[in-house]
Amino acid sequence: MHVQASAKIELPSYLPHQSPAPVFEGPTTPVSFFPAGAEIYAQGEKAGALYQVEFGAVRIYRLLADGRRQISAFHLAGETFGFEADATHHFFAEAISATGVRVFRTPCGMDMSRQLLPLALRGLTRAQEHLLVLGRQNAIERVAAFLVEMSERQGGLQQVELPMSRNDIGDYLGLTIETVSRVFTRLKEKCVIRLLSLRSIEILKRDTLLAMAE
Amino acid sequence: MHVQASAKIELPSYLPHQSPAPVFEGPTTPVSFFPAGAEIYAQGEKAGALYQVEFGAVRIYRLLADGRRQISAFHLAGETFGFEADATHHFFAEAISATGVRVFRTPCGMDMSRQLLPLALRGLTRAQEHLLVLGRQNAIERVAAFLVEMSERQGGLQQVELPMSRNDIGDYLGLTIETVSRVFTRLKEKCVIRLLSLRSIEILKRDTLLAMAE
DNA sequence: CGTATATTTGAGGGTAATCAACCTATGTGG
DNA sequence: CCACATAGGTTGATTACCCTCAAATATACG
Repeated sequence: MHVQASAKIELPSYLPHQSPAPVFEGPTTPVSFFPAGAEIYAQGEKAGALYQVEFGAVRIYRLLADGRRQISAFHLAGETFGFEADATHHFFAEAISATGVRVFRTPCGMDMSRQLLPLALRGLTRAQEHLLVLGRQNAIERVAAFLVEMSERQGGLQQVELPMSRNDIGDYLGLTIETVSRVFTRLKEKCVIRLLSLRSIEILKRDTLLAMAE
Repeated sequence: MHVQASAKIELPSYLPHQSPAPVFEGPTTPVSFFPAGAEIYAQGEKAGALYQVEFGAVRIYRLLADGRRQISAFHLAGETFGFEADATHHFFAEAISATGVRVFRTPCGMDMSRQLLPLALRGLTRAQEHLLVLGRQNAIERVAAFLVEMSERQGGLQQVELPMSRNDIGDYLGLTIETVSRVFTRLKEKCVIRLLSLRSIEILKRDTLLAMAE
């Protein structure tokens, strides 16, 4: 549900000047269904296909030998994921909730660069911005940044749906679930947010939240 | 000095099957020189050009309002940087030491997707792997991972040149310079590394270092 | 050789992790 | 409909790691 501003977005000259939100054409691929927690692909597997979220949500993550997990990205409805620099997946992809995914197996020899580059660049920017959060922000700032990000990705509405668990949020922000929970409590106490349910929050003071996220 | 394995690298079908290390053709652009610390571009500036490091090294970073800095990437000789998802730079780029940079202003209308996608994907993978370091690894693991990364990017040799200061390393790893310095000392005490000079280390126990980096 | 900068080392404190207990939703079967 | 089980979430006490502040040492440079 990525709201694309209707205003023209200026692009660097090396990008193709066409539809900014590429839609993959060709014979309509059937939508694969993944129940909550199901693996879409695993690290080390052969890569090649592209995936577009139809509904639900996906987490992309990596594991350390001792089980520590870092979620590098969440993908919501409409977003594309699965591209890799070589023929091997370097990350795991799992359905967070019941999720429908359209799988595109690009025919060999077909060049998808024009469609993929903008997506790859957006992913790169997002990852680099996330580096700032993980490297230099404290717990409150991280959670605030996360809530702002999720809100903006859902159209900037007051009410934000969080399809992922506190555990997922922690592993995305480099925090433990206890710390995430404590920060949520503090934000509630300060009346910055309100919990409609466990997975649904309302932003009461957007400005404060933005200031917290720096 | 990125050593490209001569063995064929398998690529996903959506990537163009041609030279894996794209070289930009056309009229040879002159090399711009930047002394140590000079700004190559700033956040908020208009983007559009591409940059290839001829010699020296470059840091890409972002700042928080209070001055905290996160370096998202270092670029060494031979590497390309500067591409953005839209017409604005989201990061700063500075020369670390005396640096030569070839600037490519792609003619308007020209589509560089085929050449850029592999670079963007490699950058994306690198950024995502760095997220794991910042989100889930402790100080020793971070420094070990950094040294391994720098070693591999310089051909896997024992001797590794570190063109950047401790400050830069800290801002890349999400640590303070004091912590970086202390970890270096500990690694020296354990005879895992040896300092040939401040900016040049020798890896004595690669296996131990790899194990530390997980 | 002297100054400025970078790095190392030391002492103390704060933030978030860890360990542990409790609470709350959700779902199942009686 | 309620009792219960279970997973997910919250709260509390303590600890550990890294940051901050401060000083000493090493290195680079005019």
